[in-house]
Amino acid sequence: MKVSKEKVAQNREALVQAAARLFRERGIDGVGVAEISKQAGLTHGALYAQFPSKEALAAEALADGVARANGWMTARLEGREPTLTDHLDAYLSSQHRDDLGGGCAMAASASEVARQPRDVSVAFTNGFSQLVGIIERTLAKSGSAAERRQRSLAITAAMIGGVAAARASAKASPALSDDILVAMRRLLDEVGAEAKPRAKRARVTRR
Amino acid sequence: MKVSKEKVAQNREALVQAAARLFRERGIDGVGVAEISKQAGLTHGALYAQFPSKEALAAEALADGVARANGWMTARLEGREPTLTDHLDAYLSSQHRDDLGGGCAMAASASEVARQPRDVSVAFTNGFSQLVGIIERTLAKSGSAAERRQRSLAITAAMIGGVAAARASAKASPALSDDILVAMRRLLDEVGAEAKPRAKRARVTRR
DNA sequence: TGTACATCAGTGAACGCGCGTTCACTGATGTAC
DNA sequence: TGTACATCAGTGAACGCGCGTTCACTGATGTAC
Repeated sequence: MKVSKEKVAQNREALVQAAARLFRERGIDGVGVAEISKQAGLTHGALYAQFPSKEALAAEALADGVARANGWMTARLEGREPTLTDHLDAYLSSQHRDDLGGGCAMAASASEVARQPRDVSVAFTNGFSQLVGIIERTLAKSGSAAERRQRSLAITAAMIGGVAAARASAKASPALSDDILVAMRRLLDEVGAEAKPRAKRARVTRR
Repeated sequence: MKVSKEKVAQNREALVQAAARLFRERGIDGVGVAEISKQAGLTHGALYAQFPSKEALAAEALADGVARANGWMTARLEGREPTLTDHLDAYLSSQHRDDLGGGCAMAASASEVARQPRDVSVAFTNGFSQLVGIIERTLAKSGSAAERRQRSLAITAAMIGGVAAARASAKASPALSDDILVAMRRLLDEVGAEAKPRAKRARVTRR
């Protein structure tokens, strides 16, 4: 039966949300359209009324998942200006590592995206650039803009790599997994502090 | 028919090699046992004479792929002692990024391994620890052993993240992808130089 | 060394299953008059 | 405002297909005598 415009929008949103979470948890190839539709309270036919293919849904789900994670990074500390350390503590936390379904879509899917079609890569790239901007805003305004961007690019990719490596080693060695998170937090903290003009780099004592 | 011991070992090796390459190129869920067997010059039944399941083959293929990549990192410069810069230039190169099938299995599969069973995670962890050791050997002997290990852990995860992020963005924005590699190479180079005792950190001019 | 035979890697047909996608149909919505 | 009807999101059966795995069988290898 036909359905109100409002309901249509709700259903589409439910499909995207369900897909985003399931793709993060089990990978794009690891979940079927039947399960996504079911979790959104619909049948698979409804999915094809909204999206031309599973791949199109994947692109939209990744875009949504990435925007949501980035929004959380910035909204979390409303009021005060977030520092790089704030972002590192949140992103490179064991909570984030252990929350595959609820966490950043880039960390959950980085190596998979390389094998997906262009539009999925576009969604990744947009989210990545956005996170680079968030990191860049926390760096002191020393050096040229190009240097700051370059540094932010590397820090962002390192954050993603830190979470991905911590997750990949978690089942085999929880201790190594924790160590990776701690080591990456400390390294990037130093790197960020370094960007500050002439400030004597403090010995980082964070656990 | 029965087959000589030598031939059995050859066939097993061919299966592992074919699986390792295909898994890197298309993901574990993206390739079937039929194609792996065919590429090894066998039928899928032969695969099950050697391995109890596709998953067991995946674990062995990852272990092999990781060991091979690490071997290449060290063997490449036989004779002289490799520096951190040598490793960074090789690992964070556009050639490595563009050679999904032939490159490092950890960069190709990092985010996928998180969803695989324990034995796959074990293979990742072994390879990761090995690469950490390779990196650690290039760092100056300043600071405590624990500090050097921590730094190597972070550098290794960052290298993997750099290649994974560069690959994920390559289809959408080749320029961004290149920038990520350059930025990560420069950042980690600085980080490595820093570890040297009291040496004034040189401005890094590598392209 | 020569012969008889047990072993077992490899073959290829077959298994049930879930995949992504299509399609005839339904019926409440939203529009035209 | 009330009525007639076109629209189209959603349903659920059906499609062909390739998946991972099993199994009866083959026949050269390697062993026991």
